[in-house]
Amino acid sequence: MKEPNSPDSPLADLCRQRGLKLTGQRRTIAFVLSDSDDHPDVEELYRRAVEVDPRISIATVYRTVRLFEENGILQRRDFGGGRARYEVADGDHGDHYHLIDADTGKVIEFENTELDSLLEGIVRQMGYDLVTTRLSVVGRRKAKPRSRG
Amino acid sequence: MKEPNSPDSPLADLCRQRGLKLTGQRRTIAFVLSDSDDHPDVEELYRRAVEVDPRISIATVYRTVRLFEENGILQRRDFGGGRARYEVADGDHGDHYHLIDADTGKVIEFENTELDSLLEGIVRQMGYDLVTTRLSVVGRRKAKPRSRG
DNA sequence: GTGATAATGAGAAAGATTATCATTTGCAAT
DNA sequence: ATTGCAAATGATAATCTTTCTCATTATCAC
Repeated sequence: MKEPNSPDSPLADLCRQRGLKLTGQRRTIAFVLSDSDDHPDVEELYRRAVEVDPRISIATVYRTVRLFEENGILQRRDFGGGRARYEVADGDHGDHYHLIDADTGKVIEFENTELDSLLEGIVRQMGYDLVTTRLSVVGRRKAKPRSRG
Repeated sequence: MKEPNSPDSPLADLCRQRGLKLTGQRRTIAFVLSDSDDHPDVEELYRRAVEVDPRISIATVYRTVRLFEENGILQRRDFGGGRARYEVADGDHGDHYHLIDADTGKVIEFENTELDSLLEGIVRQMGYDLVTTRLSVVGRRKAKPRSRG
């Protein structure tokens, strides 16, 4: 038996708050997501979830990830490579953005309030309210400018 | 017979400049692309190409679009919906960006030099040279604020 | 605990893209 | 203009990601 207010993961709580049925599988996936600070694709999420509960199905991971996205719990990202990747949605604080290393494919997160408000302003001026920003800049590491040699 | 310097489409010329073999199919696809100012997916490109040359294969469209992207002639975009969409790559002038209407899915292009330089600066400060920017903001049309009706 | 309802698992199916391979074509040299 | 060869093409199979189906199982309100 578990105590009625067992401390679930932050995402599991969010799941409940949104009125979603909190099944064992969703609890597992929510836990895995709360535990991740990278941008896993569904395959990778499935791998991590199976370590917690081996009888979970990949179909359920797909379903749950979609459900969470529809409920604003997750955000889907596209970094190329053909599969969708997911990360926990930002809360109240501003969006964050991604810099992708052109050579290694590594994803580096960054925030910038000036960028936040510039985008907000641009969109407003076009007659829209900003809903989401999807920004990833691809960059190539600069060679350190040695004194020519 | 055609004169030696027959005026191909701008993209066909670009194709030649990059040292790519200029086949009939590539000429057709280049023409169709030069003629488009929207963001067609491969299926749509295929439809348009067939109107010019009915014996073109969709496999060739996929191949050509990939080839052009690898050679900086096209840019692949992801606006959601599961298929890649393409547009002619920007030349020297700054990048352009996309505003997506949350309700209709309509894609609206815009440019903003302040945004250009801000991004350039952010990326430089992180130790990278900017290669590409992928920015799409999703927005919802503002209800015109009538005097409370 | 019970029951209605929704979620799950396993695999089939769908949709988009890439690979295969025999045939055709572009293009450089003749 | 013709020839030869490497590369491109067409048609379709194969692959990859994601969604759907449906019988079984679990959740949550009572």
